[in-house]
Amino acid sequence: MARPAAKKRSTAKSAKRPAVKKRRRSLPLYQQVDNIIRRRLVDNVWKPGDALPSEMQLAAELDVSQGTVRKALNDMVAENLLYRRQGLGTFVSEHTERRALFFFFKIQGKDGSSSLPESELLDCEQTDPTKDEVDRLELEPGAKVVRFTRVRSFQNVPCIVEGIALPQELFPDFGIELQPPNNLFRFYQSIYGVTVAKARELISAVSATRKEAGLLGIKAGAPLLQIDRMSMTIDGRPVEWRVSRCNTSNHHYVSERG
Amino acid sequence: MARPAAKKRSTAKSAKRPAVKKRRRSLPLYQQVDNIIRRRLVDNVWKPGDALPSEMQLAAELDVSQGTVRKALNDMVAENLLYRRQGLGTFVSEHTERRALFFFFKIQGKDGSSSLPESELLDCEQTDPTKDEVDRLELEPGAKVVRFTRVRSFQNVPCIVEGIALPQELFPDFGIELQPPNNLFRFYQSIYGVTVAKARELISAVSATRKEAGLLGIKAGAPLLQIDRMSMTIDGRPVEWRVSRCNTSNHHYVSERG
DNA sequence: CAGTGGTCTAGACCACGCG
DNA sequence: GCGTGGTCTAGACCACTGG
Repeated sequence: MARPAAKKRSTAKSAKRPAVKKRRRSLPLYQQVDNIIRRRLVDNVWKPGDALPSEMQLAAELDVSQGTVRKALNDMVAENLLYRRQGLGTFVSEHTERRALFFFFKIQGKDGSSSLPESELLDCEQTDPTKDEVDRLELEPGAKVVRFTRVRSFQNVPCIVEGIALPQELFPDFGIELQPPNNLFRFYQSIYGVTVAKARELISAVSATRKEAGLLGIKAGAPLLQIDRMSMTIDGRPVEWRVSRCNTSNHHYVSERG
Repeated sequence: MARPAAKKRSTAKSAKRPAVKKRRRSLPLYQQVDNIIRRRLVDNVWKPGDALPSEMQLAAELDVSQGTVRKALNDMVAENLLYRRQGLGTFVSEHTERRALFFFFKIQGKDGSSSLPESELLDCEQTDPTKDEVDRLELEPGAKVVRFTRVRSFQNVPCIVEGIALPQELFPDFGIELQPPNNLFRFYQSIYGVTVAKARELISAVSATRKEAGLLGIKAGAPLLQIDRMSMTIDGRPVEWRVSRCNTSNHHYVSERG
Protein backbone atom coordinates (compact mmCIF):
# COMPACT_ATOMS: atom_id res chain seq x y z
CA MET A 1 0.00 0.00 0.00
CA ALA A 2 3.04 2.23 0.42
CA ARG A 3 1.46 4.50 2.92
CA PRO A 4 2.90 5.73 6.23
CA ALA A 5 1.16 4.75 9.41
CA ALA A 6 -1.34 7.49 10.16
CA LYS A 7 -3.11 8.26 13.37
CA LYS A 8 -5.43 10.83 11.89
CA ARG A 9 -7.06 10.34 8.53
CA SER A 10 -7.42 14.02 7.93
CA THR A 11 -3.66 14.44 7.65
CA ALA A 12 -2.73 11.03 6.36
CA LYS A 13 -2.98 11.85 2.67
CA SER A 14 -1.76 15.40 2.57
CA ALA A 15 1.49 14.52 0.83
CA LYS A 16 0.11 12.09 -1.75
CA ARG A 17 -1.29 12.60 -5.22
CA PRO A 18 -4.98 11.82 -4.99
CA ALA A 19 -5.87 8.94 -7.31
CA VAL A 20 -9.22 9.27 -5.59
CA LYS A 21 -10.65 12.47 -4.22
CA LYS A 22 -10.31 12.80 -0.50
CA ARG A 23 -14.00 13.44 -0.04
CA ARG A 24 -14.62 16.98 1.04
CA ARG A 25 -18.37 17.09 0.57
CA SER A 26 -17.90 14.47 -2.13
CA LEU A 27 -19.01 10.87 -2.57
CA PRO A 28 -17.79 8.24 -0.09
CA LEU A 29 -14.56 6.61 -1.19
CA TYR A 30 -16.12 3.19 -1.71
CA GLN A 31 -18.68 4.72 -4.07
CA GLN A 32 -15.95 6.43 -6.02
CA VAL A 33 -14.21 3.06 -6.28
CA ASP A 34 -17.50 1.48 -7.31
CA ASN A 35 -17.94 4.08 -10.06
CA ILE A 36 -14.40 3.62 -11.37
CA ILE A 37 -14.84 -0.15 -11.62
CA ARG A 38 -18.32 0.25 -13.12
CA ARG A 39 -16.84 2.59 -15.74
CA ARG A 40 -14.27 -0.07 -16.67
CA LEU A 41 -17.02 -2.66 -17.03
CA VAL A 42 -18.99 -0.33 -19.33
CA ASP A 43 -15.83 0.35 -21.34
CA ASN A 44 -15.07 -3.36 -21.55
CA VAL A 45 -11.68 -2.89 -19.91
CA TRP A 46 -12.62 -6.08 -18.09
CA LYS A 47 -14.90 -8.36 -20.10
CA PRO A 48 -17.42 -10.90 -18.89
CA GLY A 49 -15.57 -13.93 -17.56
CA ASP A 50 -12.36 -11.98 -16.85
CA ALA A 51 -10.83 -11.94 -13.41
CA LEU A 52 -10.38 -8.51 -11.84
CA PRO A 53 -7.09 -7.61 -10.15
CA SER A 54 -6.96 -8.78 -6.54
CA GLU A 55 -8.35 -6.56 -3.81
CA MET A 56 -4.82 -5.70 -2.71
CA GLN A 57 -3.81 -4.64 -6.22
CA LEU A 58 -6.92 -2.51 -6.69
CA ALA A 59 -6.42 -0.94 -3.28
CA ALA A 60 -2.82 -0.07 -4.14
CA GLU A 61 -3.73 1.31 -7.55
CA LEU A 62 -6.58 3.48 -6.26
CA ASP A 63 -4.75 4.39 -3.06
CA VAL A 64 -7.44 3.23 -0.66
CA SER A 65 -7.53 0.42 1.86
CA GLN A 66 -8.42 -3.15 0.99
CA GLY A 67 -11.57 -2.87 3.10
CA THR A 68 -12.83 0.02 0.99
CA VAL A 69 -12.27 -1.90 -2.23
CA ARG A 70 -13.99 -4.88 -0.65
CA LYS A 71 -17.09 -2.87 0.17
CA ALA A 72 -17.33 -1.56 -3.39
CA LEU A 73 -16.87 -5.05 -4.85
CA ASN A 74 -19.41 -6.60 -2.46
CA ASP A 75 -22.00 -4.03 -3.50
CA MET A 76 -21.47 -4.96 -7.14
CA VAL A 77 -21.65 -8.66 -6.32
CA ALA A 78 -25.03 -7.98 -4.71
CA GLU A 79 -26.06 -6.39 -8.01
CA ASN A 80 -25.01 -9.49 -9.92
CA LEU A 81 -22.41 -7.57 -11.91
CA LEU A 82 -19.51 -9.52 -10.39
CA TYR A 83 -19.09 -12.79 -8.58
CA ARG A 84 -16.36 -14.04 -6.28
CA ARG A 85 -14.80 -17.40 -5.69
CA GLN A 86 -12.77 -17.86 -2.56
CA GLY A 87 -9.17 -18.74 -3.34
CA LEU A 88 -9.57 -17.76 -7.01
CA GLY A 89 -10.59 -14.15 -7.42
CA THR A 90 -13.35 -11.75 -8.45
CA PHE A 91 -14.89 -12.14 -11.91
CA VAL A 92 -17.18 -10.26 -14.27
CA SER A 93 -20.57 -11.95 -14.59
CA GLU A 94 -21.52 -13.65 -17.86
CA HIS A 95 -24.85 -14.46 -19.45
CA THR A 96 -24.54 -18.17 -19.04
CA GLU A 97 -27.44 -20.51 -19.63
CA ARG A 98 -27.91 -20.80 -15.89
CA ARG A 99 -27.96 -17.07 -15.34
CA ALA A 100 -30.40 -16.50 -18.19
CA LEU A 101 -32.61 -19.16 -16.70
CA PHE A 102 -32.71 -17.90 -13.13
CA PHE A 103 -32.28 -14.19 -13.56
CA PHE A 104 -34.15 -13.19 -16.69
CA PHE A 105 -36.36 -16.07 -17.70
CA LYS A 106 -39.10 -16.50 -15.15
CA ILE A 107 -41.40 -18.92 -16.92
CA GLN A 108 -41.70 -22.35 -15.29
CA GLY A 109 -43.70 -25.47 -15.92
CA LYS A 110 -46.63 -25.97 -13.55
CA ASP A 111 -44.73 -28.93 -12.11
CA GLY A 112 -41.95 -26.52 -11.15
CA SER A 113 -39.63 -27.56 -13.98
CA SER A 114 -37.47 -24.87 -15.52
CA SER A 115 -35.80 -24.92 -18.93
CA LEU A 116 -35.10 -22.57 -21.83
CA PRO A 117 -37.54 -23.12 -24.71
CA GLU A 118 -36.39 -23.61 -28.29
CA SER A 119 -37.00 -20.78 -30.77
CA GLU A 120 -38.22 -20.63 -34.34
CA LEU A 121 -37.59 -17.39 -36.21
CA LEU A 122 -40.56 -16.05 -38.18
CA ASP A 123 -39.09 -12.90 -39.72
CA CYS A 124 -36.20 -10.52 -39.22
CA GLU A 125 -35.41 -7.13 -40.75
CA GLN A 126 -33.64 -3.80 -40.40
CA THR A 127 -36.14 -1.01 -40.80
CA ASP A 128 -37.39 2.39 -39.66
CA PRO A 129 -38.75 2.47 -36.12
CA THR A 130 -42.35 3.00 -35.11
CA LYS A 131 -43.14 5.89 -32.81
CA ASP A 132 -43.31 3.52 -29.81
CA GLU A 133 -39.92 2.10 -30.69
CA VAL A 134 -38.40 5.58 -30.83
CA ASP A 135 -39.80 6.26 -27.35
CA ARG A 136 -38.86 2.96 -25.77
CA LEU A 137 -35.37 2.64 -27.26
CA GLU A 138 -34.64 6.39 -26.96
CA LEU A 139 -33.64 6.57 -30.63
CA GLU A 140 -32.10 9.62 -32.31
CA PRO A 141 -33.85 10.98 -35.44
CA GLY A 142 -32.94 8.81 -38.41
CA ALA A 143 -31.84 5.82 -36.33
CA LYS A 144 -32.98 2.38 -37.45
CA VAL A 145 -34.10 -0.72 -35.60
CA VAL A 146 -33.57 -4.44 -35.94
CA ARG A 147 -36.96 -6.09 -35.53
CA PHE A 148 -37.82 -9.77 -35.49
CA THR A 149 -40.49 -12.15 -34.26
CA ARG A 150 -40.28 -15.75 -33.17
CA VAL A 151 -42.25 -18.63 -31.68
CA ARG A 152 -40.83 -20.46 -28.67
CA SER A 153 -41.68 -24.02 -27.73
CA PHE A 154 -41.28 -26.30 -24.75
CA GLN A 155 -40.76 -29.90 -25.88
CA ASN A 156 -42.01 -29.02 -29.34
CA VAL A 157 -45.22 -27.51 -28.01
CA PRO A 158 -45.51 -23.87 -29.20
CA CYS A 159 -46.08 -21.70 -26.18
CA ILE A 160 -44.82 -18.13 -26.67
CA VAL A 161 -45.03 -15.64 -29.54
CA GLU A 162 -42.64 -12.73 -29.16
CA GLY A 163 -41.69 -9.58 -31.02
CA ILE A 164 -38.28 -8.01 -30.37
CA ALA A 165 -36.86 -4.61 -31.34
CA LEU A 166 -33.22 -3.49 -30.94
CA PRO A 167 -31.48 -0.18 -31.69
CA GLN A 168 -29.62 -0.92 -34.94
CA GLU A 169 -26.74 1.33 -33.82
CA LEU A 170 -25.69 -1.18 -31.18
CA PHE A 171 -26.04 -4.19 -33.47
CA PRO A 172 -24.56 -3.54 -36.93
CA ASP A 173 -25.10 -6.31 -39.51
CA PHE A 174 -27.66 -7.99 -37.26
CA GLY A 175 -30.66 -8.89 -39.36
CA ILE A 176 -28.64 -8.76 -42.57
CA GLU A 177 -25.68 -11.06 -42.23
CA LEU A 178 -26.44 -12.48 -38.79
CA GLN A 179 -29.53 -14.32 -37.59
CA PRO A 180 -30.53 -14.41 -33.93
CA PRO A 181 -29.78 -17.62 -32.01
CA ASN A 182 -31.78 -19.03 -29.12
CA ASN A 183 -29.91 -17.41 -26.22
CA LEU A 184 -30.08 -13.76 -27.24
CA PHE A 185 -28.46 -12.14 -24.22
CA ARG A 186 -25.32 -14.21 -24.55
CA PHE A 187 -25.30 -13.38 -28.27
CA TYR A 188 -25.56 -9.65 -27.60
CA GLN A 189 -22.72 -9.99 -25.15
CA SER A 190 -20.29 -12.19 -27.03
CA ILE A 191 -20.78 -10.74 -30.54
CA TYR A 192 -21.55 -7.11 -29.82
CA GLY A 193 -20.10 -6.58 -26.34
CA VAL A 194 -23.47 -5.41 -25.08
CA THR A 195 -24.37 -6.76 -21.65
CA VAL A 196 -27.91 -6.63 -20.31
CA ALA A 197 -27.80 -5.77 -16.62
CA LYS A 198 -31.30 -4.54 -15.79
CA ALA A 199 -34.82 -5.28 -16.90
CA ARG A 200 -38.32 -3.99 -16.20
CA GLU A 201 -41.39 -6.01 -17.09
CA LEU A 202 -45.02 -4.92 -17.36
CA ILE A 203 -47.38 -7.87 -17.25
CA SER A 204 -51.00 -8.10 -18.27
CA ALA A 205 -53.60 -10.55 -19.58
CA VAL A 206 -54.74 -10.28 -23.20
CA SER A 207 -56.72 -12.22 -25.77
CA ALA A 208 -54.98 -14.18 -28.51
CA THR A 209 -55.34 -12.74 -32.00
CA ARG A 210 -56.33 -15.08 -34.80
CA LYS A 211 -52.73 -15.19 -36.01
CA GLU A 212 -51.36 -15.97 -32.54
CA ALA A 213 -54.02 -18.61 -32.05
CA GLY A 214 -52.87 -20.30 -35.24
CA LEU A 215 -49.22 -20.24 -34.22
CA LEU A 216 -49.90 -21.59 -30.73
CA GLY A 217 -52.61 -24.10 -31.66
CA ILE A 218 -55.27 -22.49 -29.47
CA LYS A 219 -58.57 -20.71 -30.07
CA ALA A 220 -58.68 -17.06 -31.04
CA GLY A 221 -59.58 -15.00 -27.99
CA ALA A 222 -57.99 -17.43 -25.54
CA PRO A 223 -56.23 -15.69 -22.62
CA LEU A 224 -52.49 -15.04 -23.02
CA LEU A 225 -49.99 -13.62 -20.54
CA GLN A 226 -48.31 -10.59 -22.08
CA ILE A 227 -44.83 -9.68 -20.80
CA ASP A 228 -43.64 -6.29 -22.04
CA ARG A 229 -39.95 -6.05 -21.17
CA MET A 230 -37.36 -3.30 -21.50
CA SER A 231 -33.76 -4.45 -21.04
CA MET A 232 -30.98 -2.01 -20.22
CA THR A 233 -27.20 -1.93 -19.95
CA ILE A 234 -25.43 -1.28 -16.65
CA ASP A 235 -25.51 2.46 -17.38
CA GLY A 236 -29.19 2.47 -18.23
CA ARG A 237 -29.13 2.62 -22.05
CA PRO A 238 -32.02 0.68 -23.64
CA VAL A 239 -30.87 -2.51 -25.34
CA GLU A 240 -33.98 -4.46 -26.18
CA TRP A 241 -37.73 -4.06 -26.21
CA ARG A 242 -39.50 -7.39 -26.16
CA VAL A 243 -43.19 -8.24 -26.03
CA SER A 244 -43.87 -11.91 -25.27
CA ARG A 245 -47.34 -13.41 -25.36
CA CYS A 246 -47.53 -16.74 -23.54
CA ASN A 247 -50.03 -19.53 -23.36
CA THR A 248 -50.12 -20.26 -19.63
CA SER A 249 -52.09 -23.48 -19.81
CA ASN A 250 -49.02 -25.43 -18.79
CA HIS A 251 -46.65 -22.74 -17.51
CA HIS A 252 -46.66 -19.69 -15.29
CA TYR A 253 -44.56 -16.67 -14.50
CA VAL A 254 -42.76 -16.83 -11.14
CA SER A 255 -41.98 -13.89 -8.89
CA GLU A 256 -40.30 -14.17 -5.49
CA ARG A 257 -39.64 -11.55 -2.86
CA GLY A 258 -37.95 -11.61 0.53
CA MET B 1 -16.62 -4.55 25.27
CA ALA B 2 -14.48 -5.36 28.33
CA ARG B 3 -11.93 -7.30 26.41
CA PRO B 4 -8.15 -7.18 26.68
CA ALA B 5 -6.22 -6.13 23.64
CA ALA B 6 -5.40 -9.29 21.76
CA LYS B 7 -2.77 -9.80 19.10
CA LYS B 8 -3.93 -13.25 18.12
CA ARG B 9 -7.56 -14.10 17.78
CA SER B 10 -7.00 -17.77 18.47
CA THR B 11 -6.05 -17.01 22.06
CA ALA B 12 -8.03 -13.88 22.63
CA LYS B 13 -11.13 -15.54 24.01
CA SER B 14 -9.71 -18.45 25.90
CA ALA B 15 -10.53 -16.99 29.31
CA LYS B 16 -14.02 -15.75 28.55
CA ARG B 17 -17.43 -17.33 28.75
CA PRO B 18 -18.54 -17.73 25.17
CA ALA B 19 -21.82 -15.89 24.59
CA VAL B 20 -21.19 -16.90 21.00
CA LYS B 21 -19.37 -20.03 19.94
CA LYS B 22 -15.82 -19.39 18.89
CA ARG B 23 -16.32 -21.06 15.54
CA ARG B 24 -14.45 -24.30 15.38
CA ARG B 25 -15.94 -25.70 12.18
CA SER B 26 -19.04 -23.72 13.07
CA LEU B 27 -20.92 -20.86 11.43
CA PRO B 28 -19.17 -17.51 11.00
CA LEU B 29 -19.71 -15.21 13.97
CA TYR B 30 -21.73 -12.68 12.03
CA GLN B 31 -24.15 -15.40 10.96
CA GLN B 32 -24.53 -16.54 14.55
CA VAL B 33 -25.29 -12.93 15.48
CA ASP B 34 -27.73 -12.74 12.56
CA ASN B 35 -29.49 -15.88 13.79
CA ILE B 36 -29.74 -14.61 17.35
CA ILE B 37 -31.28 -11.33 16.23
CA ARG B 38 -33.57 -13.13 13.77
CA ARG B 39 -34.74 -15.39 16.62
CA ARG B 40 -35.63 -12.34 18.69
CA LEU B 41 -37.62 -10.90 15.81
CA VAL B 42 -39.53 -14.17 15.43
CA ASP B 43 -40.16 -14.23 19.18
CA ASN B 44 -41.31 -10.60 19.13
CA VAL B 45 -38.62 -9.60 21.64
CA TRP B 46 -38.29 -6.57 19.38
CA LYS B 47 -41.52 -5.61 17.64
CA PRO B 48 -42.01 -3.81 14.36
CA GLY B 49 -41.21 -0.15 14.82
CA ASP B 50 -38.97 -0.76 17.87
CA ALA B 51 -35.39 0.43 17.91
CA LEU B 52 -32.77 -2.23 18.48
CA PRO B 53 -29.97 -1.64 21.00
CA SER B 54 -27.07 0.25 19.47
CA GLU B 55 -24.35 -1.64 17.66
CA MET B 56 -21.98 -1.10 20.59
CA GLN B 57 -24.52 -2.50 23.07
CA LEU B 58 -25.22 -5.55 20.94
CA ALA B 59 -21.50 -6.10 20.43
CA ALA B 60 -20.90 -5.95 24.17
CA GLU B 61 -23.81 -8.27 24.96
CA LEU B 62 -22.84 -10.86 22.38
CA ASP B 63 -19.11 -10.43 23.01
CA VAL B 64 -18.13 -9.71 19.43
CA SER B 65 -16.77 -6.59 17.77
CA GLN B 66 -18.96 -3.78 16.53
CA GLY B 67 -17.93 -4.59 12.95
CA THR B 68 -19.31 -8.10 13.25
CA VAL B 69 -22.65 -6.85 14.56
CA ARG B 70 -22.67 -4.30 11.77
CA LYS B 71 -22.26 -6.96 9.11
CA ALA B 72 -25.11 -9.03 10.55
CA LEU B 73 -27.39 -5.99 10.73
CA ASN B 74 -26.51 -4.86 7.23
CA ASP B 75 -27.43 -8.28 5.86
CA MET B 76 -30.83 -8.04 7.52
CA VAL B 77 -31.32 -4.50 6.25
CA ALA B 78 -30.69 -5.85 2.74
CA GLU B 79 -33.46 -8.37 3.42
CA ASN B 80 -35.85 -5.59 4.42
CA LEU B 81 -36.23 -6.95 7.94
CA LEU B 82 -34.58 -3.90 9.51
CA TYR B 83 -33.88 -0.35 8.49
CA ARG B 84 -31.38 2.17 9.79
CA ARG B 85 -31.42 5.90 10.21
CA GLN B 86 -28.15 7.64 10.75
CA GLY B 87 -28.04 9.46 14.06
CA LEU B 88 -31.13 7.61 15.32
CA GLY B 89 -30.67 3.88 15.37
CA THR B 90 -31.65 0.55 13.83
CA PHE B 91 -35.36 -0.33 13.68
CA VAL B 92 -37.59 -3.32 12.95
CA SER B 93 -39.47 -2.93 9.66
CA GLU B 94 -43.21 -2.39 9.71
CA HIS B 95 -45.92 -3.04 7.16
CA THR B 96 -46.60 0.58 6.48
CA GLU B 97 -48.75 1.70 3.59
CA ARG B 98 -45.59 2.64 1.69
CA ARG B 99 -43.97 -0.73 2.22
CA ALA B 100 -47.10 -2.63 1.26
CA LEU B 101 -47.25 -0.54 -1.86
CA PHE B 102 -43.70 -0.97 -3.04
CA PHE B 103 -42.80 -4.37 -1.72
CA PHE B 104 -45.88 -6.54 -1.96
CA PHE B 105 -48.34 -4.78 -4.17
CA LYS B 106 -47.04 -4.68 -7.69
CA ILE B 107 -50.11 -3.53 -9.61
CA GLN B 108 -49.80 -0.10 -11.22
CA GLY B 109 -51.96 2.02 -13.46
CA LYS B 110 -50.90 2.08 -17.09
CA ASP B 111 -49.93 5.72 -16.58
CA GLY B 112 -47.45 4.57 -13.92
CA SER B 113 -49.61 5.66 -10.97
CA SER B 114 -49.48 3.50 -7.87
CA SER B 115 -52.04 3.34 -5.07
CA LEU B 116 -53.69 0.74 -2.84
CA PRO B 117 -57.20 -0.11 -4.04
CA GLU B 118 -60.22 -0.05 -1.73
CA SER B 119 -61.76 -3.39 -0.73
CA GLU B 120 -65.31 -4.66 -0.41
CA LEU B 121 -65.77 -7.87 1.55
CA LEU B 122 -68.04 -10.45 -0.08
CA ASP B 123 -67.99 -13.23 2.50
CA CYS B 124 -65.91 -14.44 5.42
CA GLU B 125 -65.97 -17.67 7.44
CA GLN B 126 -64.07 -20.11 9.61
CA THR B 127 -64.35 -23.56 8.09
CA ASP B 128 -62.66 -26.87 7.28
CA PRO B 129 -59.86 -26.62 4.73
CA THR B 130 -59.90 -28.00 1.22
CA LYS B 131 -57.17 -30.43 0.26
CA ASP B 132 -55.30 -27.66 -1.57
CA GLU B 133 -55.47 -25.46 1.51
CA VAL B 134 -54.04 -28.25 3.69
CA ASP B 135 -51.13 -28.56 1.24
CA ARG B 136 -50.45 -24.88 0.76
CA LEU B 137 -50.81 -23.83 4.40
CA GLU B 138 -49.15 -27.00 5.74
CA LEU B 139 -52.08 -27.63 8.10
CA GLU B 140 -52.17 -30.33 10.77
CA PRO B 141 -55.10 -32.80 10.70
CA GLY B 142 -58.16 -31.14 12.21
CA ALA B 143 -56.88 -27.59 11.73
CA LYS B 144 -59.30 -25.01 10.40
CA VAL B 145 -58.96 -22.08 8.03
CA VAL B 146 -60.27 -18.54 7.83
CA ARG B 147 -61.46 -17.98 4.28
CA PHE B 148 -62.83 -14.84 2.67
CA THR B 149 -63.30 -13.22 -0.70
CA ARG B 150 -63.37 -9.58 -1.70
CA VAL B 151 -63.54 -7.21 -4.64
CA ARG B 152 -60.96 -4.43 -4.91
CA SER B 153 -61.50 -1.19 -6.79
CA PHE B 154 -59.42 1.69 -8.07
CA GLN B 155 -61.38 4.95 -7.93
CA ASN B 156 -64.60 3.01 -7.53
CA VAL B 157 -63.94 0.87 -10.60
CA PRO B 158 -63.95 -2.84 -9.60
CA CYS B 159 -60.72 -4.37 -10.84
CA ILE B 160 -59.67 -7.38 -8.75
CA VAL B 161 -61.52 -10.38 -7.31
CA GLU B 162 -59.54 -12.25 -4.70
CA GLY B 163 -59.94 -15.26 -2.46
CA ILE B 164 -57.82 -15.53 0.70
CA ALA B 165 -57.18 -18.44 3.07
CA LEU B 166 -55.36 -18.27 6.43
CA PRO B 167 -54.48 -20.95 8.99
CA GLN B 168 -57.03 -20.36 11.75
CA GLU B 169 -54.45 -21.30 14.37
CA LEU B 170 -52.53 -18.07 13.78
CA PHE B 171 -55.64 -15.90 13.70
CA PRO B 172 -58.10 -16.79 16.50
CA ASP B 173 -61.45 -14.94 16.39
CA PHE B 174 -60.73 -13.70 12.88
CA GLY B 175 -63.83 -14.24 10.78
CA ILE B 176 -66.05 -14.41 13.87
CA GLU B 177 -65.55 -11.28 15.90
CA LEU B 178 -63.16 -9.48 13.59
CA GLN B 179 -63.57 -8.49 9.99
CA PRO B 180 -60.63 -7.94 7.64
CA PRO B 181 -59.65 -4.32 6.89
CA ASN B 182 -58.13 -3.02 3.68
CA ASN B 183 -54.44 -3.33 4.59
CA LEU B 184 -54.26 -6.98 5.61
CA PHE B 185 -50.54 -7.31 6.25
CA ARG B 186 -50.54 -4.48 8.75
CA PHE B 187 -53.61 -6.03 10.38
CA TYR B 188 -51.90 -9.43 10.69
CA GLN B 189 -48.93 -7.70 12.23
CA SER B 190 -50.56 -5.29 14.67
CA ILE B 191 -53.40 -7.54 15.89
CA TYR B 192 -51.86 -11.00 15.70
CA GLY B 193 -48.12 -10.29 15.78
CA VAL B 194 -47.68 -12.17 12.52
CA THR B 195 -45.30 -10.46 10.10
CA VAL B 196 -45.15 -11.42 6.44
CA ALA B 197 -41.52 -11.38 5.31
CA LYS B 198 -41.47 -13.43 2.13
CA ALA B 199 -43.79 -14.08 -0.78
CA ARG B 200 -43.85 -16.22 -3.90
CA GLU B 201 -46.22 -15.50 -6.75
CA LEU B 202 -47.26 -17.69 -9.68
CA ILE B 203 -48.81 -15.67 -12.47
CA SER B 204 -50.91 -16.80 -15.39
CA ALA B 205 -53.65 -15.63 -17.75
CA VAL B 206 -57.17 -17.01 -17.34
CA SER B 207 -60.71 -16.37 -18.54
CA ALA B 208 -63.24 -14.61 -16.33
CA THR B 209 -66.04 -16.80 -15.02
CA ARG B 210 -69.58 -15.54 -15.35
CA LYS B 211 -69.59 -14.58 -11.67
CA GLU B 212 -66.30 -12.67 -11.92
CA ALA B 213 -67.50 -10.96 -15.07
CA GLY B 214 -70.55 -9.72 -13.18
CA LEU B 215 -68.47 -8.42 -10.28
CA LEU B 216 -65.98 -6.63 -12.51
CA GLY B 217 -68.43 -5.38 -15.12
CA ILE B 218 -66.78 -7.20 -18.01
CA LYS B 219 -67.77 -9.99 -20.36
CA ALA B 220 -67.56 -13.64 -19.31
CA GLY B 221 -64.46 -15.15 -20.87
CA ALA B 222 -62.50 -11.89 -20.87
CA PRO B 223 -58.81 -12.36 -20.03
CA LEU B 224 -57.80 -11.86 -16.39
CA LEU B 225 -54.36 -11.87 -14.79
CA GLN B 226 -54.27 -14.48 -12.04
CA ILE B 227 -51.77 -13.97 -9.21
CA ASP B 228 -51.46 -17.01 -6.94
CA ARG B 229 -49.45 -15.90 -3.92
CA MET B 230 -48.10 -17.71 -0.86
CA SER B 231 -46.93 -15.42 1.94
CA MET B 232 -44.57 -16.64 4.65
CA THR B 233 -43.13 -15.46 7.96
CA ILE B 234 -39.43 -14.79 8.40
CA ASP B 235 -38.91 -18.43 9.41
CA GLY B 236 -40.84 -19.79 6.44
CA ARG B 237 -44.19 -20.72 7.99
CA PRO B 238 -47.14 -20.18 5.61
CA VAL B 239 -49.30 -17.23 6.61
CA GLU B 240 -51.63 -16.57 3.72
CA TRP B 241 -52.69 -18.12 0.44
CA ARG B 242 -54.23 -15.57 -1.88
CA VAL B 243 -55.52 -15.91 -5.42
CA SER B 244 -56.19 -12.57 -7.11
CA ARG B 245 -57.80 -12.26 -10.52
CA CYS B 246 -57.27 -8.85 -12.09
CA ASN B 247 -58.74 -7.01 -15.00
CA THR B 248 -55.64 -5.56 -16.67
CA SER B 249 -57.43 -3.23 -19.08
CA ASN B 250 -56.18 -0.24 -17.11
CA HIS B 251 -53.45 -1.74 -14.91
CA HIS B 252 -50.50 -4.10 -15.11
CA TYR B 253 -48.20 -6.06 -12.88
CA VAL B 254 -44.67 -4.64 -12.59
CA SER B 255 -41.48 -6.65 -12.12
CA GLU B 256 -38.01 -5.15 -11.98
CA ARG B 257 -34.60 -6.79 -11.84
CA GLY B 258 -31.06 -5.51 -11.64
C1' DC C 1 3.43 -23.59 -1.10
C1' DA C 2 1.80 -18.77 -2.27
C1' DG C 3 -2.14 -16.08 -3.36
C1' DT C 4 -6.94 -15.29 -3.25
C1' DG C 5 -11.19 -13.92 -0.97
C1' DG C 6 -13.65 -14.47 3.87
C1' DT C 7 -13.92 -13.33 8.71
C1' DC C 8 -12.89 -10.58 12.66
C1' DT C 9 -11.03 -7.04 15.43
C1' DA C 10 -9.78 -2.30 17.07
C1' DG C 11 -9.94 2.24 16.65
C1' DA C 12 -10.18 6.60 14.07
C1' DC C 13 -13.03 10.31 12.23
C1' DC C 14 -17.48 11.93 9.82
C1' DA C 15 -22.47 13.16 9.43
C1' DC C 16 -26.76 13.19 11.34
C1' DG C 17 -30.63 13.97 14.86
C1' DC C 18 -31.94 15.59 19.03
C1' DG C 19 -31.98 17.97 23.34
C1' DG D 1 -22.72 17.97 23.31
C1' DC D 2 -23.61 13.38 22.92
C1' DG D 3 -24.97 9.13 20.93
C1' DT D 4 -26.28 7.06 16.77
C1' DG D 5 -25.01 4.86 12.42
C1' DG D 6 -21.57 5.64 8.24
C1' DT D 7 -16.94 5.55 6.41
C1' DC D 8 -12.22 4.21 6.41
C1' DT D 9 -8.03 2.13 7.83
C1' DA D 10 -4.65 -1.49 9.35
C1' DG D 11 -3.61 -5.83 10.34
C1' DA D 12 -4.58 -10.53 12.02
C1' DC D 13 -5.98 -15.21 11.03
C1' DC D 14 -9.04 -18.65 8.33
C1' DA D 15 -10.39 -21.42 4.25
C1' DC D 16 -10.07 -22.44 -0.30
C1' DT D 17 -7.65 -23.03 -4.89
C1' DG D 18 -4.07 -23.91 -7.75
C1' DG D 19 0.50 -25.33 -9.09
